[in-house]
Amino acid sequence: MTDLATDRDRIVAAADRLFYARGIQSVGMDAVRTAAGLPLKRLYAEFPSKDALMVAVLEHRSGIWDAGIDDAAGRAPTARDKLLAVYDFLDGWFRDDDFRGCGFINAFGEMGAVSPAVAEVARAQKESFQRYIAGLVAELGAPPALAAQLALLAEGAQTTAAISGQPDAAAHARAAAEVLIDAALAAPADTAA
Amino acid sequence: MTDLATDRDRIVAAADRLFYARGIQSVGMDAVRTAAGLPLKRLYAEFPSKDALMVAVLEHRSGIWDAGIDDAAGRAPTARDKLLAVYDFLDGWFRDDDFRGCGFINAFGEMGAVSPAVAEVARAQKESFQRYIAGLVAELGAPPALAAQLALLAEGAQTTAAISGQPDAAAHARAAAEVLIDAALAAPADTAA
DNA sequence: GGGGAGCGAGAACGATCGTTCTCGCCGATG
DNA sequence: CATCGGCGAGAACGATCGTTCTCGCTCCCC
Repeated sequence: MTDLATDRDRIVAAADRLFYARGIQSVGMDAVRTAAGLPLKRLYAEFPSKDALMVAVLEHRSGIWDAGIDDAAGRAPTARDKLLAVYDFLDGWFRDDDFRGCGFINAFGEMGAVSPAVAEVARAQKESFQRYIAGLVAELGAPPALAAQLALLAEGAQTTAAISGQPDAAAHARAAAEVLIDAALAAPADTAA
Repeated sequence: MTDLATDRDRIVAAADRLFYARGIQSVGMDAVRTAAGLPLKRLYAEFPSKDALMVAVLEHRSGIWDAGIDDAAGRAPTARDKLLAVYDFLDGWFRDDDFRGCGFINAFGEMGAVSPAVAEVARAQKESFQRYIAGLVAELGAPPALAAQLALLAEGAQTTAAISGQPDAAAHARAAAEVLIDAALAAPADTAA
């Protein structure tokens, strides 16, 4: 049973690396098998189809993201610092050599129209992130619209860092977030049309 | 010659529709041929490979984007209004029934690691957009960092509207942009560490 | 020790991909 | 009117995809 879980993990980890690095459709199941070092039969015993493997990979990646965010926020004392820690977390990630954008955005763009399951996992991950930000914004006593704005900055930073190759997108997002947070706290009650 | 140009345009338009709607690798050259209503031979006479067609499609899409932005900005009197018009333009786009995110982000995520040509066209388009924003920001007399921040909001709005399916991402981005612009104009000369 | 169940390794299958080739028709030219 | 070049339509090709099947070994139970 532990062996099965280990095999499963090895498959997911190998597929995640390959899918993220090359895109999903560019990676054949044979490449996943080779990278995982397991017979194809076991791979299909764990995942009935490539679609199921894609979903498992994205869910695994979602867990890694959550852990990274939680870890970064854990070292920050206040809600405001926790919010800003998100951008510091992004900054470190953007500087990874194999950074290639947000895996969920990439997967959605490639497979979203063709695989409803993939689209749904991506949507759920983005919603979960927005909820996380919204919680901190509420804790801060700022209006909910701020959460949507801060999330936009994080999303934009990911695509900009990926395509333009500028890791300082995280610093720009962080600076903008500071301004938005301060402005929201200064005038907490109204939204301009 | 005009006929050749027309055929080329029909191919690019058909491929653009299909690639954007379903993703690039999910669309075969045969589907493009059928949609364009042309023999496969002529398709390959115009574009030596699918990679070349992808590049042409993205360049075509880049022209459409530029025209849309220019049109929206043209109806705005001041630099500030032109900057905000970008988000109004996005708002209208997000409400299209067939909106499925930024074609360049999608193409980059799917093909960027596998086709350097696609990655380069996507990068060039994002750079061109950043330059456009930077020009308006300079005209406004605000520090250059504001341009990067405003671009992040636009990018983030596109992915959020696509994945979460919330067209109001444009309105959130616009509201945040107003705050950032006003703050930048109030204190134009320094950047916090 | 013998037999059978289970698993590793990889061949095989049908489908589909990007790309090329063949065939048959058409209009222009001497 | 006969001939020939060029183009439309689609078959064909090799490669590769996701998925399944076969073979042969090994390990466990009686």
